[in-house]
Amino acid sequence: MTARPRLPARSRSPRKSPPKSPPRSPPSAALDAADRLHSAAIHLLRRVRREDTSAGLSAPQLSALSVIVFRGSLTLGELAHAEQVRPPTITRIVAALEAQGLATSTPRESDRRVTVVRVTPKGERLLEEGRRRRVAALASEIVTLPTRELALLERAIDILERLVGPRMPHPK
Amino acid sequence: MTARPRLPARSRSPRKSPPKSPPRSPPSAALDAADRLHSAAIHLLRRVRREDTSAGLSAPQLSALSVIVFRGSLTLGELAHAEQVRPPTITRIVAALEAQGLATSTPRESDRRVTVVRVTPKGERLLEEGRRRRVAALASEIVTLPTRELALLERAIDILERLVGPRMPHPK
DNA sequence: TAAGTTAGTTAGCAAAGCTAAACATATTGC
DNA sequence: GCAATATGTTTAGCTTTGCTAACTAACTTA
Repeated sequence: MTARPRLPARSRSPRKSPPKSPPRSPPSAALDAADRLHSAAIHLLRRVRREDTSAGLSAPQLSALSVIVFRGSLTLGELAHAEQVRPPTITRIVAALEAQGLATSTPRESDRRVTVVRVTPKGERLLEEGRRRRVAALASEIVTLPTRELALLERAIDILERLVGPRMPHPK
Repeated sequence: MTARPRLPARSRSPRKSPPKSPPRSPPSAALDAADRLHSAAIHLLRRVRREDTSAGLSAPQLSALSVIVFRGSLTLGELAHAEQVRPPTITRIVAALEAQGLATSTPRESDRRVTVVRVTPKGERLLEEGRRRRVAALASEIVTLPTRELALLERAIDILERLVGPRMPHPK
């Protein structure tokens, strides 16, 4: 029983159009979109996290590895910025990748304060395979979408990527 | 210096179309979309988490509260299912909401094993305000989108919502 | 060469997720 | 009517990710 008729439920809060009175509605549509997007992102990640276990790579690790591969090589600071996390966090993520032999980090010759991170062949291999396995469940659902919806979703993702990261060399 | 010309970078891994040789490309587009969506979701959440602090509600708490308000009242099990998390997790989230006076949970008369969760007036109030504040940063960026893109994004979100939850009272 | 700046690391904390095992309350079979 | 089983939630305890604050190492500058 997933959602029975249920009680009085006096509070049919507006998930979509707020039938409220508040005259203040500057970016109303944007707020609503942001809210739903936020919610969808939470659920999407929880969903993906479940199907996990395959590659042995956690979502943050996978994401970081993907950036490392994409950029070829970058410093910890750059990676932290790209991933939008604080230095301590990226230190730990990279340490985990290194421990698994997927990346290497070495001090830069010219300035030994900075640490340059690179992917290893093994990491590159695993990214190609693992990434796919990881999102397989999600992909298997996306694949059921009618062509038009898939196209629309793809365009929306382009927008999302622009919106959501300080990030990534807009792969166009 | 955010991304200088950088080194040789032999590994321009395919973030979009794999210029690879592998003839295997069953749901190639879907896999790619899933991958990018996954990545975007990670970044979106990290982004939102930062702007936090305002409402004092964490993302999971906010999400759960939103479902509680939407449904009027439900059991912990139903909420766990809607939120796609395990019972212990929802127990803790609801306990946090209760501690803040945003929700109540009481055993059901007819079957005291189940716990019925409801929102409090305070919770309802805070949801309306807090939710908005929370996603404000994201919304402020969405608001800069040209009308057409916003429309497109909205339609994509509809698709996403369908895709991503077993859940949610398909608000249609 | 001392003072300041910059890049990362260490320490320590909190939140969110999980599994396994324990409880508490129904329900059923005898 | 009571033992056995089933179901819904909680407790215990672990892991991962994220953060801030404080520290160290390495460069820069005066």
